[in-house]
Amino acid sequence: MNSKRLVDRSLVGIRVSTSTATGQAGNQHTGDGQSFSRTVAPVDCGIVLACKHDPTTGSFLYTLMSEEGALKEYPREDVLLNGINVTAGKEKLLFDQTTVLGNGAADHRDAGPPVVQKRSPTHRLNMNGRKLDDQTHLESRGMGRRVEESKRDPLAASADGPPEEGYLHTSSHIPVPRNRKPSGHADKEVMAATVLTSLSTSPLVLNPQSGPPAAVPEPASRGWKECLSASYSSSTSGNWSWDASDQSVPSTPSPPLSNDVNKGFLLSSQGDDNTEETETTHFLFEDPIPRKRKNSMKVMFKCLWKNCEKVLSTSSGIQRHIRTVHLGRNGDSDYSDGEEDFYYSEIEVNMDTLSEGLSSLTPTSPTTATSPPVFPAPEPAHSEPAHITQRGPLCPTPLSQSAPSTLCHIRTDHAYQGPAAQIRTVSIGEKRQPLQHTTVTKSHPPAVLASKATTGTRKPRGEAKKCRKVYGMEKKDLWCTACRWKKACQRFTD
DNA sequence: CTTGCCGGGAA
DNA sequence: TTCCCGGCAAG
Repeated sequence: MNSKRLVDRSLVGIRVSTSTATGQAGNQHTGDGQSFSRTVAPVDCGIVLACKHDPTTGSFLYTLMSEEGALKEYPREDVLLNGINVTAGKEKLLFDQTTVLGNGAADHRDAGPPVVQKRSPTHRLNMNGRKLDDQTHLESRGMGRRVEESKRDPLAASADGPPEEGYLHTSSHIPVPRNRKPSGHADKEVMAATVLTSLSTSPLVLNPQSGPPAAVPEPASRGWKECLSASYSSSTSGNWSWDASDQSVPSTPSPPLSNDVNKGFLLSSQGDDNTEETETTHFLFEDPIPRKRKNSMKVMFKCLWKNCEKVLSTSSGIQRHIRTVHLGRNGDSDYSDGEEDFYYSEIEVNMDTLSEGLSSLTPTSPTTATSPPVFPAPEPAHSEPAHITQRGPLCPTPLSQSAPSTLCHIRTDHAYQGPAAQIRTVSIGEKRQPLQHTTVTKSHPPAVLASKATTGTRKPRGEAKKCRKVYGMEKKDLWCTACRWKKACQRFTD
């Protein structure tokens, strides 16, 4: 049960960049801090939606949402915060968060006593990260996090100055790790890391009275200890991946992926959880503003269990889901030791921008829940009604236009296959442009009809003007070859 | 009637 | 293959 700790949400909600470059900023700890300042060129940017641990590879996968709302997964090593690999940065965080964050990012706000843990790393990181777009900013907190809290402007919340009391008092109970007896440097590391990881969700630790990371409040859940010891050895190796599978932690089960569990999950996820799923679907796609937030932001709870991308609208729902489906606890028991908290992530979603992306994220279909590529590029065609219903109204919106490639994928490979000689005179080009456009945009429905009709005799006459009409007989040399040969026009297809 | 293009044939 | 055209069917 303790491998549930292998979920890192400390970066959730933070804007990061990524580098696809391999081997540059891996989680190899050089031991001299060198890795901390290593930077790589950011390639892509996005907000961390979630992080999940893949026990099979032993690595973390961060789910990033790009500006366009597209969801992608990146290995932890590829995630850069201010150009710094988060893996490295995190290690540094263990020792001196403030210093670290200023490091590389050259952030001024980190002047001040090297006191750590006064606020959530999430917020801290926000400070150093690029400006968070309020529209797309996602936050993640543990269960019990309140809506009120999430209403706060994330930037304001992370602004300089004393820790926000309001912020601190808003969150409710989160189990906090017991202060494990330090048995060495590395142990502290782990401890600190653990705390940091939980900071974004653990308001108790945010409290200034909590002191430095090592002085974590006592009331701990057993899982913490287990996790700490479990991750100890991997941490000593300098690998801050909380890797449960690669070494040293045979005793740590990897609940997310035992086959049995998986099977059980798949079954149950389609069975007892159907209600919740429909609820989710409904919530996502039909009710635009149930928990109204500025900019139609919505708080969702996403299950981080491997291969389970379940997203529910309520924390209780997701807890129940985790408890029953993943933890195998009695479904009707309300007992919760809070462990479920580690299995889900609260995500804030701008429904306008994200709905499409989340549709792929929402495991409303068995395929989605089963297939490892958790966030495949949304593939518009054939989907279940849920997708269709939400896609329909969405496509015409300006937002979706901003990301046509993922949201409303309109065929762009139109059949303008005429010979290269097409670009001849400007006048003709101008003439052709609008026509082409029309052809493209309405190419799909007729195509479907056409395929149907082809089975019959003749292909129904296309609506688009063909070369003959466009250029006229007098410019027959401008026609596409097909037209010239009295064949189906290749230039202006339907 | 015009237009698109299938089917078939010639080069 | 490439090119051409008779002829059909849709509009």
